[in-house]
Amino acid sequence: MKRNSRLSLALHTLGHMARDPEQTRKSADIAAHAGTNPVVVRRVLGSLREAGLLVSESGHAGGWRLARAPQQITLADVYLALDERLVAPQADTEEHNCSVEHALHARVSKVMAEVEQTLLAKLSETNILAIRGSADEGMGE
Amino acid sequence: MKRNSRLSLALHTLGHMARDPEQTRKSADIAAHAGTNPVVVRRVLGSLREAGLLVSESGHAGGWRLARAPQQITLADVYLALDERLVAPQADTEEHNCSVEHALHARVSKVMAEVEQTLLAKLSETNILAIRGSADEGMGE
DNA sequence: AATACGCGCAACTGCTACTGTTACAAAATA
DNA sequence: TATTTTGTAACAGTAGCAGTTGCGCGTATT
Repeated sequence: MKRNSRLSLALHTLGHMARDPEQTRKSADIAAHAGTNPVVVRRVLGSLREAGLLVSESGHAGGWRLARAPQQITLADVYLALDERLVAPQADTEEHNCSVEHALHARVSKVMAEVEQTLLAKLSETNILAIRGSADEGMGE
Repeated sequence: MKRNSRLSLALHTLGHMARDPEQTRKSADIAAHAGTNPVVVRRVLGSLREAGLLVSESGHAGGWRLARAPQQITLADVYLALDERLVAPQADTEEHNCSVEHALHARVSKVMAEVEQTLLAKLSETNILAIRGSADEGMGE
């Protein structure tokens, strides 16, 4: 994967957390399960913490935990927390030299904005309990 | 831009072509107008030719032309011709080791497929006449 | 036939973004 | 105090893409 690796890692981890919200997990264990590096895990989960989805603690009994009930965390929350946007939107500081560019930008950005809203609406319909799987394996649960 | 540069170049060029479908344009002129390189133009427009949207000819009076009426070329045609996909979809040859990954992939890919369809539907509603601008400037028209 | 013109294509060079890795400081606990 | 775990900065490796150069091929002009 390329663009979705952060999102995948985040959702995968949240899926496991949704099973056992009380358990505190350390980044090393999460990384081992996901086949990546603890620092990468901290980077990604750090974004989720900034968005208020997770809490982290240092020290002996430290690690990562859900900041609220799994029912109250949707896929849209995660998507927004990671700043993933389908259409690279923001600061469109480009000069539109000719009228074709004007018309083009107007049409395309309108469509993209609508699609982005559609995506967010669909992602909002699913919370992370829905992706917690069923069997009992993984990360010591 | 990053991911949209090919799409922008393609649509920009088609917008101009929609104004004067008879005129044949050479890649050097198109590149000069778009602020890029003739080879880049040929690469991008080459994809549109493979999709049957454009024709190109060598030699003295050679260059690029629309393969059919501008009313019959929609933004969706261009999007598909360039193989742009919102969700990197195709060969999903990844091992889904745990049930969370299963559930996650199922949910996310379903949402993404639906959004992709939404996008294509919206893009299909606009043909390249709509992005041809209005004023008379650019590329010698 | 010879020449000029424009596309087709391959190869190479930066540039950018991202993941992975190492190293170290800060916080919390035994 | 010593240990554990996060937080963060710095750097290497990788992949994708735009840009560039060079050359071959087809086509129109002369």
